[in-house]
Amino acid sequence: MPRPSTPLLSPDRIRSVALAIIDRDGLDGLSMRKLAAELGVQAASLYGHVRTKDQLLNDIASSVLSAVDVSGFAVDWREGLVRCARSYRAALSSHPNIVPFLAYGPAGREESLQRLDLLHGALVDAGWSRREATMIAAGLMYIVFGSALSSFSSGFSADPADYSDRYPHLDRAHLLPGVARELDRDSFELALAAFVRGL
Amino acid sequence: MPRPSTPLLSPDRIRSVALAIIDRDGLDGLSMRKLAAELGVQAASLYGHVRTKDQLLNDIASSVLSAVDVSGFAVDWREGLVRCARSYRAALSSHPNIVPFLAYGPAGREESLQRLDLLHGALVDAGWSRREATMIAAGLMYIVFGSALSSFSSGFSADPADYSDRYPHLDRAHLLPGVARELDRDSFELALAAFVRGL
DNA sequence: CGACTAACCGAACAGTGTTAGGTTAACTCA
DNA sequence: TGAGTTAACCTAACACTGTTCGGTTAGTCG
Repeated sequence: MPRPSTPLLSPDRIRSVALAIIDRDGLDGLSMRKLAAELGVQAASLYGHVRTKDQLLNDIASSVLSAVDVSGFAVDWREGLVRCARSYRAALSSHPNIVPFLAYGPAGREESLQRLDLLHGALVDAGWSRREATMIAAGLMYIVFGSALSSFSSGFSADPADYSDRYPHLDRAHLLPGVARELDRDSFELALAAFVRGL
Repeated sequence: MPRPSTPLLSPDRIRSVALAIIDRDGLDGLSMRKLAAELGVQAASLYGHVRTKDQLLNDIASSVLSAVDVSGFAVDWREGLVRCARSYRAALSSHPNIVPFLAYGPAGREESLQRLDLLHGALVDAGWSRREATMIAAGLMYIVFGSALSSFSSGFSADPADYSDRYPHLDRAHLLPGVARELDRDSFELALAAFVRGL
């Protein structure tokens, strides 16, 4: 069909449907043709609104990460670190399937750098050296990204019953879906608390 | 050509050439046709020795991770954690291009689980509860995997000069390749030390 | 009313992982 | 030694992928 009376596509709509597909079918489950089909359109039409698939994924990633909260540094640098890490993790774990994409880097996304810059500045203001500030910020990111992708709930997708025989120390109870998610959160909190306390 | 006098292919040779390609051209740079070509063979021939590309990548990942050292727990659980984390990171950063693949999970690789089980057992023997042991092990993995993929050296691949104007706090010097790698290591050591100390 | 542009489509290109079926050398065993 | 089987490779194809080119038409502006 030719040009429709009201446009079917917009960058926002494309991004949101694409994110929904990623959430539902995983990162590999997103193809331009499938995305187009779900928008009621042919694949080629997308390229009038989106430069490339990679760019689309970058935009989606940026929008997901825009929920990160760096306001806590007004209170205290420890509070700032904790709050930033928590909101970062929350953002990632609400769309876990896009995390593998972030792993590809470059992490040089505009907004990520702005946040990093802000975090860095706050640490320097609190008395850390520039170098220390960089390392602390990096360490925080390690815990956030690490927890987002090497999580138990996504890691042990197979049947828990298979495990307990071969790995005596791994308690079967740890691998039940509900428990695993809670364990993920608690592990993150423990790592975060230990890290901040150990500084 | 038909069956050659001496076989051209073996799982070991395939894995090693595939890993070399990944190291050289990145994870996306590995295709079955390219791998076959580099082995002097057609793509279809690989499937006599390898079940699927994903399986091949899993095998490669396992072999990379087989260098992880869990012997330190004989000394002391803190020493065990540190040594395990260091060797884990060393293994990953000697083949950084395969790390994004690990991000896809499931982390349920045989040898990973064996190591995790061993680590878990050692922590329990040292007096931690099963639950705590699981969370500590998870936290350690967070730092290891986080440092392997959200690293500075791979993250800021673009021209450092672009950054310093827009992000006043991010020191340009941090982004020079040599400095970045050292900074990665130091950040990892700081995070690891802070985490273990904070437990 | 005419020109122009914006928005979509059909078809194609080069590339991907993977499979089916064919060919022939090497091995096994009488 | 000779027949039969198997192992190791091949060619060709399938169903995908991201992306581009050239068309077709509805809406908009002068």
